[in-house]
Amino acid sequence: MRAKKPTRRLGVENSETRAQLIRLAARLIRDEGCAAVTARRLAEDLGLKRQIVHYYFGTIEDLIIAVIRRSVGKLHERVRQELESDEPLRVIWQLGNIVTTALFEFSAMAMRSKAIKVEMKHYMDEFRRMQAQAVTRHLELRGITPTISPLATAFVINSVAHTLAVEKALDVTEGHVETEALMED
Amino acid sequence: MRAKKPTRRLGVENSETRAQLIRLAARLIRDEGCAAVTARRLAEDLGLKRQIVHYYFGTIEDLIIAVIRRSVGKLHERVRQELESDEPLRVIWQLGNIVTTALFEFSAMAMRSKAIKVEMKHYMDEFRRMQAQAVTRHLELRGITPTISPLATAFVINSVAHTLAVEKALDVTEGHVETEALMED
DNA sequence: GTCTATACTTCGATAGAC
DNA sequence: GTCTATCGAAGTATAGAC
Repeated sequence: MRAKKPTRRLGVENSETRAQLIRLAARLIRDEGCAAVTARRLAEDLGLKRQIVHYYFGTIEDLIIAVIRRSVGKLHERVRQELESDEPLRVIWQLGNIVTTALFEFSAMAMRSKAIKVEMKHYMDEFRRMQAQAVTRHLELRGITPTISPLATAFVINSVAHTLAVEKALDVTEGHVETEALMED
Repeated sequence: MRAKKPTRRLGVENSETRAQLIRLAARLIRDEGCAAVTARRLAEDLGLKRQIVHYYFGTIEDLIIAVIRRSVGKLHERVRQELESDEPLRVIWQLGNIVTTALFEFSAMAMRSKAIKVEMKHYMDEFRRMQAQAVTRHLELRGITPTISPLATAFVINSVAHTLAVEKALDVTEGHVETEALMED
């Protein structure tokens, strides 16, 4: 996509305005969905003109990818720290509830953009491996020999937490009480 | 939304063109995502002008809701039949893999539209109850006394099946083999 | 039932001035 | 670094002719 004419000017990576655009875009994706992320909306919320977005990012897709890198990078660091707690299983369970909205939107965008799909795949694979590691640690802490794959355990816990959160956002609650009770094993 | 001026003409419900528009929209949502559903695209694929869409539906949102009603209605009927098989658990497991893409897109739209959210909630609640019924029947067929809530069981199976399918669409496969093996219990 | 014509909005993007 | 100016494309929607 980005290999046509290098005549175009682009802002530097460590600009403050650039960072503000990324932060604002992340917030918009979380609160209003990816459709809210337009050059106009972003720039005017910062008191600037919409062309500034193309100065820093070239295309909107480039901006989205920058948002994903930042969001996932922050999450990654946070998970890494929290998994050192005494209850790593509970940590991955609660995490599934927190970042759901943004993750859902990222996934929706990845469905239709090859570049975003590649970006997301990389992080999701790694995230799952970290979760599996947490499961292993949980069992070791309690002296239990694992009977089922830690990867599968991580998958199921994360999947259920994620689905619960998405459905709550859609006001769907049928079976939630029962499922939440079940997961407290 | 729809209570301003009743001066506008609208096509009849049993029109063939109207049915074609709904079918085409359903296919577009499944194959290319909700962003592909525009009046222009729909009409021109049928060899008509884009204004025809507004003659039959007024707004695009009305069209989407018609698509949801039709899709879910068909699914509902299918599930009702298949759950009478000898392996109802396997049926709901496989079902999660099939309708995922459309369901994902509907959910994304529901996140940003009150009317669509209401429509989806209704069907998802009912769908879950049907699944729970399948779980109950599965256990009865085998003379097992349920130790965990059928609703929760249905939720977990459906959630994992759905997540697996979404991730496959995103080329994410970490832990899938392990999870699929686990679910074959 | 479908068309033409039209209005209005918003989008992404580029070139060049200051 | 941010602006003005401008482009072309696409979107939803309405009114009225045939």
